[in-house]
Amino acid sequence: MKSKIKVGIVEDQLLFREGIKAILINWDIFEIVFESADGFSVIDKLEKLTDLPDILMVDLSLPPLDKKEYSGLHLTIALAEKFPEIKVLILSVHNDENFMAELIKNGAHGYLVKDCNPLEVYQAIVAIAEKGSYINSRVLKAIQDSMAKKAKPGKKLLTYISPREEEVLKLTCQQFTADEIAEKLFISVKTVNGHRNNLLLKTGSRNVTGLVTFAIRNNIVQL
Amino acid sequence: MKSKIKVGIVEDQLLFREGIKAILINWDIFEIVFESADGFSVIDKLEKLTDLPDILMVDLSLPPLDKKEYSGLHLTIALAEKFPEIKVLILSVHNDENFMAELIKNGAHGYLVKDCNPLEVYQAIVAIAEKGSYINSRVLKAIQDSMAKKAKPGKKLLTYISPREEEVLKLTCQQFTADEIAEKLFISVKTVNGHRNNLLLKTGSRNVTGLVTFAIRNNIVQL
DNA sequence: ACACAAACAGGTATTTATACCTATGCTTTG
DNA sequence: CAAAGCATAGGTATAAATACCTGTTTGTGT
Repeated sequence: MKSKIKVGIVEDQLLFREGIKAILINWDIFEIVFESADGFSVIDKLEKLTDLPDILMVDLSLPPLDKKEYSGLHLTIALAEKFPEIKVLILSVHNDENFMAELIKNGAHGYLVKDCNPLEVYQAIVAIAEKGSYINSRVLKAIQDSMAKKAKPGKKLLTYISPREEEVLKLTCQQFTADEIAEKLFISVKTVNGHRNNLLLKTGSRNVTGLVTFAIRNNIVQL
Repeated sequence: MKSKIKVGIVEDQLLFREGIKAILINWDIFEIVFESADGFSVIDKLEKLTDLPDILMVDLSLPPLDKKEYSGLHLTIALAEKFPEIKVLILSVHNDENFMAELIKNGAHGYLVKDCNPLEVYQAIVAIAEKGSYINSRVLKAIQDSMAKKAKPGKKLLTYISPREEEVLKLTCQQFTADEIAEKLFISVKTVNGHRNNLLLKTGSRNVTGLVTFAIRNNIVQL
């Protein structure tokens, strides 16, 4: 008999975490060796662990602790660096195509939307354990689309939001005008508008309302 | 021995639904007699059911089917009318105080935030079954605050968004300008701006970004 | 029948946001 | 070193949103 697949779960919503555990228990090939309610402490906790998980299921929309940035994407990047042997399976409520590709590019081995069924969870984990990755057709398409965008030389591709742009975006979502943001960041209004224009381009939005939904979707701001 | 508490679950995310079921199974006083992935069909399904649930757990953020409006709030109102004997326990990811009060006012018997722990789920269901309601301190405070707002005579209270305002709000969130909304709704731009002004007042927002977050928070639009 | 709120429409004025440009100093990366 | 992206700042225009008003019609509830 093969040894069990060691699974870790990083998910802030306790109810959901318990739910996943309860589902995984149905198959006795899984063993839950690690749990965390936030992304912030995961690396530290893993370093103290002797029995590392083979696969870590990570919620994309982890809440930020204090002012620290620690979304599922940040954690994925950190894991790829410090624990490359651990495979990352992303769990997300959203269905953002750009973000799927972004995550896979940054070291995630699979992407599951939270409205999938338990069987798909099973399949995803087994596929990652055996073949190293689980890419369903939807995610595959997202990656291809993302590639296609980059292939086009003319169109400025979304290299994703720069730190400064993210600051402007956050303040914009908090109902601050460009003038107020300029004051807060000690920069010119022109610069703020420049950042906003770049944001509109990068996110493909027409106006600030698009920026707000983008920010919420991608967990740049929390509700 | 007392008879089991019959529980129904209305939740679109299968994984979460399975999770809740898995948790409830831990206590043998619960019996799951009903399940639905959408709010739209719940009333119909219940009418065909002989063994009605005592308590229905309803996800607040149910996705709308087609153009039909069927959020947790709509379902709660419909249930209160057609099946007043079924107690409604709301499950929500958000923590919006106004919405809590609104739901309780419209017939919900309890409100649980999704990041609560399994024990609280147990307590909530048992409390509703035995005492008819489960109001924790946070929800209680929300109701009190909501009451307090209404007590103030001067301040225009949020009588909540009128249907037309909601239409304008939705289109605004979809990045349409006032002109475009006017065209779509066959009304004057002036009227659209009037609705927008009212929305700003009612929601206490400074600009459209505030409207978008309000709409998302209150599930008027989905992500 | 009256009060009230919603939906509608209009006006004026100001403030913000957006669309296009250019341009420079500074990193990072190939 | 060259190329690229970032952050900065500026200009010129127009489009859009917001802050104030006034008013009519219609339907609903008391």
